[in-house]
Amino acid sequence: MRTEEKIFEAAFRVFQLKGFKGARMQEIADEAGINKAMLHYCFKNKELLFEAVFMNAFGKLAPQINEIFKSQDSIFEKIKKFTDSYISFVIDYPFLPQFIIQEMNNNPEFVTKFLEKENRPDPTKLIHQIENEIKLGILKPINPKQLLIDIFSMTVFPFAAQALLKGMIQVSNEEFMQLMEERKKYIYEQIITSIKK
Amino acid sequence: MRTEEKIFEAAFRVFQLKGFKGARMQEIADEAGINKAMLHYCFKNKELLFEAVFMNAFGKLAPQINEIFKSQDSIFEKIKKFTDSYISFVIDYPFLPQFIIQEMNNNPEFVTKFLEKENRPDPTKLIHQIENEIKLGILKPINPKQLLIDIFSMTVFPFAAQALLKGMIQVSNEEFMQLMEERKKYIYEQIITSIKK
DNA sequence: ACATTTGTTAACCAAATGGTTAAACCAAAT
DNA sequence: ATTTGGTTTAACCATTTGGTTAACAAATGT
Repeated sequence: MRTEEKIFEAAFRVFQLKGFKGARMQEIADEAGINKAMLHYCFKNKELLFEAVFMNAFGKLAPQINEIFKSQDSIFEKIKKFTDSYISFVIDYPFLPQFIIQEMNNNPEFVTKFLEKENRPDPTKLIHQIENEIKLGILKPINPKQLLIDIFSMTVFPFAAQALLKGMIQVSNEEFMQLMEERKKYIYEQIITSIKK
Repeated sequence: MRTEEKIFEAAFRVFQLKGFKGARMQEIADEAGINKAMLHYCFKNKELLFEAVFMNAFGKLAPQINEIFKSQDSIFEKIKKFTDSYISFVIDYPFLPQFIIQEMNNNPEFVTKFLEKENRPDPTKLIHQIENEIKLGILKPINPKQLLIDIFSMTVFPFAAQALLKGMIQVSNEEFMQLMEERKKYIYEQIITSIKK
């Protein structure tokens, strides 16, 4: 179904840029190069179209996150893999993080709705692992949740707050992406240094 | 002007929660306990009301940020003061960061508009200072911009991605705020450990 | 060949929404 | 007491917006 895809991709772009409330069905139709009625023919209504887009967006990110939560690697290895693969991925979808965060904040019910899914990112195993490696004396005694927050903060924030950051530290889009490229390795080194005993 | 304040505070709450596009003038009027026409009497239109709120919001945060950019302290001291005072402040306005980031992303023109102000946060001095302390051998050789991004990421992200984080690591609002309280000291220690030579 | 389902459109509709108007209210000045 | 100025409201208006309808075209099955 060619048309359905065109709509979906148009919706993906528009929703990502304008958010749910800001997006206009007409704009999505124009972007897809079809009549507005087609939107409702293919995707009942705005909510459902948005939900499809949002779940797809989250579905793209979840595997990246789950990797770090589920794999058998050591903490160090996990952090290395995560920062690298997450940033690599997000460089290709630079507006995904802010989109997901924004809509989660604006529609808190999404959070619960999403946590009901089976493959939801669940950090409990990782947290146990951290606690264990602390006991073993591999890591300094820190709050595992804080470390988790660190990892996400360092990787996700620059993309989520892109506009503000670019403006504040005065870098072009190219320089910014260059910084992010450099950041893959950088984050890993910083975090390891700060938690290794 | 009692009414004007009531409107402003109502708008502050509603805009923060729903964003510019999501906020309804009627809702702001209800929240302020006045007639919708009063909004337009006091603040011409939605854009102007929003701009007042947004600039005020940013105006509250800017001093916190400028402190770290302008003071004469050492890097270590700056980071300590910043994380502590920023988080303390934001605990009282937990939705400010996401609000500012969201609207900056949705209205990129705000960024340029804001960068024109005189008291805009300007990190060049801090960056020079970092470069200098690296030369002096106090800090490891790192990219100063990365360090800057780290500091913001670690402090701001948890608030900006509040809904997602709370859901993912499964903490109540109280536990979350407790984590943030703990985080004031934690961030400082982590960063120092990772950059001190 | 023909009927039926599927895809597509232009025109239309009702509700929501930002914004306006004209009248009422009310305190202070005259 | 009356005027006058700002303040407040109810009712109204124009536009936008999500959504529908009915007609039409294009496949698709028989």
